[in-house]
Amino acid sequence: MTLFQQLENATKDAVKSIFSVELENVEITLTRKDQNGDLTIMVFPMLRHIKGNPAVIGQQIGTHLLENSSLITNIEVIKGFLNVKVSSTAFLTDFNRILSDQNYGIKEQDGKQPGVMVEYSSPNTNKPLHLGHVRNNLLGYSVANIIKATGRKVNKTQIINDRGIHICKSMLAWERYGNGETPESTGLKGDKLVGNYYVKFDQEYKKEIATLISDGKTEDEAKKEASSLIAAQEMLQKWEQGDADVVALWEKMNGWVYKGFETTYKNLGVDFDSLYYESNTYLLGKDVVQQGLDKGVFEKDPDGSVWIDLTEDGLDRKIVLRSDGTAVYMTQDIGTAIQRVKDHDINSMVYTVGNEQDYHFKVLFLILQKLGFDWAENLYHLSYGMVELPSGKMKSREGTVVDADELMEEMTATAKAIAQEQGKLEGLSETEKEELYKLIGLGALKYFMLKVDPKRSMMFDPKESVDFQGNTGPFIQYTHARIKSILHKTNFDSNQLQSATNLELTDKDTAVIMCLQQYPEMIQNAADKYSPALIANYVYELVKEFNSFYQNVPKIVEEENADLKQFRLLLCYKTSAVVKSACALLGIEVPEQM
RNA sequence: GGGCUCUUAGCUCAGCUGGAUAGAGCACCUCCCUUCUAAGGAGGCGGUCAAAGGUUCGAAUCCUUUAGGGCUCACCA
Repeated sequence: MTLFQQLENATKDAVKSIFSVELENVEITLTRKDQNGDLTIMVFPMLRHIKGNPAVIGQQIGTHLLENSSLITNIEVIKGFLNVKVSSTAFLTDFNRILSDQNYGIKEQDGKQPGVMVEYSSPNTNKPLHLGHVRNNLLGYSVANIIKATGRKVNKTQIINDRGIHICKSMLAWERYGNGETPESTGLKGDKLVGNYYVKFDQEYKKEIATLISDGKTEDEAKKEASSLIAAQEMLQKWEQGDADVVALWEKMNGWVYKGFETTYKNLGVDFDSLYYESNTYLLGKDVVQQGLDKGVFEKDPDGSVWIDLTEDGLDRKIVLRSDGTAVYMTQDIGTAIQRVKDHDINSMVYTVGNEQDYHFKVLFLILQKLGFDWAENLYHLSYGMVELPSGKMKSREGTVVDADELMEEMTATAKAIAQEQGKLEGLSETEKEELYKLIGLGALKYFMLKVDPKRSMMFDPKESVDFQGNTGPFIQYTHARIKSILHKTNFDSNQLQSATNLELTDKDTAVIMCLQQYPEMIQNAADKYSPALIANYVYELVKEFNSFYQNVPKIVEEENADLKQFRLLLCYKTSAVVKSACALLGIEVPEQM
C-alpha cells in the first residue's frame, strides 16, 4: 500500500469517528514546495458530506490523525488544506516496499485477459520512411510497451500498403526509365532506390502533361491521357489479374523496400510481432457487407452501392461498397479488424494513425459496434498531430521531407560533435564511443518526440537539431550514468540491500522517495491515456529531483552517518532502476556511463 | 458551410480525475567545477492560461459564445 493509500484510509477512519460519515475517497496531493509538510489532504471536497468551516474540520481531522496514527508527525491547516508531515518511519517502510519490488511498477503478464493489438508505422512501399513515420513508430512502440507493463499481452503489428496505383508508378518508372538498377548495383537502400523511381515517375508524368498541354489539350485531359499514367493503370490491372511478370517485378521491388525498412526499424529500435499486407487484405470485408445488409445496418442504393447512414449518430452517410461491388478503404478496414481478432487472442486494438483520419476511425468503430462485435468497444485510435517544420509542412513535392534514416544519422552526428567539443567520453574505445553517440542521438530524438502530448501537433527544428540540456533524453541518460557512477565508486552491492532505520531525512530525500512512489500510477495513467508523454515527463521530474538532491545533500560518498549513507545509496540504486525502466517503456536506452 | 481539434512566458513544451501565489527547458542576467561526470546545480527576469460570459467554496482544467490555426467532410487510400 502506498503512503497515499495509507493516509487515505487513516483519514477515512478519522472522519468516521469524528463525524460519523463514510467517505468514498479522500483527495490527497503532494504538498506545495513553499508550504510545510509532505502530503496535503483536501478538506473542501468533504464539505458535501460534512457541514462546517473547512479550516476547523481540517484541524479536527489532523488532530485525530496525530493522536491515532503513526503515519504523521505534524500538521498545519491553511484554509481547506490539511498539510501533514509524514514520519520518517513511514517513509522508510514505504521506501522498503518500493525497494523489495524487483520490477517496480511493471506488472507480470497474467495471461488471463485477451491481448491488445497495437498497430503502428503502416508504410507505403513506394516511399522511404520520414519524420512523420518516426513519430508514429515511436508512439506506437512506446504505447505497446506501456500497455505490456500493465500486465496485458500485446501484439505489435503493421499493415503494409504494398499495392495500388502508387506502387505501380514506381515499378513502371523503374522499367521504363531505369537500367535495371538494384540496391546492390547502386549501393542504395532498397526503399530509397524505389522511392527515387517514384519521384522519377512524377517528373516524367509532369513533362508529358506539359507536352500535351502545349499540343492543345486541357489540363484535365492531359492528366488523364499521359502515357505513363495509362501504363501504370494497365500495370495495376495486370497485377490484379495475377500477370506473372508484373507480380514478379512487384515482389522484387517490394523485397528491396522491406529490406530497407528493416534497417530503418532496427536503427529506430522498433519491431513487430505480426505483419499484415494490404495485398492480402484488400478484398476482405466484402462478405461482412452482406451480413450488415441482412442485419439492416447497411442499405443498398439502386445503383448497387452499399451505404451506412450514420446521421442519427451525428455523422454522415458513408459508402462501404462501390456500385461495381469492389471494396473501399472502409470495407478493408472492417475486414482486417475482424481478421485480426480471428488470427490472434485479442479483444482490443490500438491504431496509431495521424489525426487526419480521426473521422475515418470514428466511423469504422461505430460500424463495427453496429455490426455487433463485442470487442468493438475496445478499439482506440491513437491519433497524433503532425510534425511541423519551421519552414512549414513537409511536402514531398517540394523536397521538404525529413528522411528517417538521415535524421537518425544527423542526431548521432550531433551527439558526436557535442561530446567531442566538450571532451566527453574520453577513455573509451572508438567502437564504444560510436555506440554511445548513437545511443545518445537516438535518445534525444525519441525523447523529443515522445514528451509531447500525442494529440498535439508539434514543432521540429532539424537545424537546431535537438538540445542536450534540460528536458531532454541525453539529460536523463546522463543522470542515470552519474548515479551508476556513484554506485560503482562506492562498491555498492544491490544484493545486500539493507535499509537503515530511524534516520533524519531531509526534504531532498523525501522528495525523491515521493517521486519514486508515483511510478506505478504513472504507468497505469499513461496506459489509460495511451500517452508516453506522461511517462516522459515523469522521468524528467524524477531525474530533476534527483539532481537537485545530489548537489545539495552532503556528498553521499563522504557521508559520516553510515546508516544515512547506506540509505542514500539505496535511493540512488532505486532511482536508477526506475529511470532505466521508464526509459525502456519509451524505447530509450540508458548507458551505464557517459 | 457542417463536424473534429488546438491556442499556457520571446521560443519549445508540462500542468494527471477542477484545488493554494500557473511550472520546466531554451534564450537573457548573477553565482557555483582542488567537489562521486558542469550534458549539472542555486537564484533572477519573463504570464490578463486566445477573448467574453456561465457553473461553484474554488476554473488553465467543465459548459456556452467569439476570434485565430490545423484536420476532415470522395464510388482515393
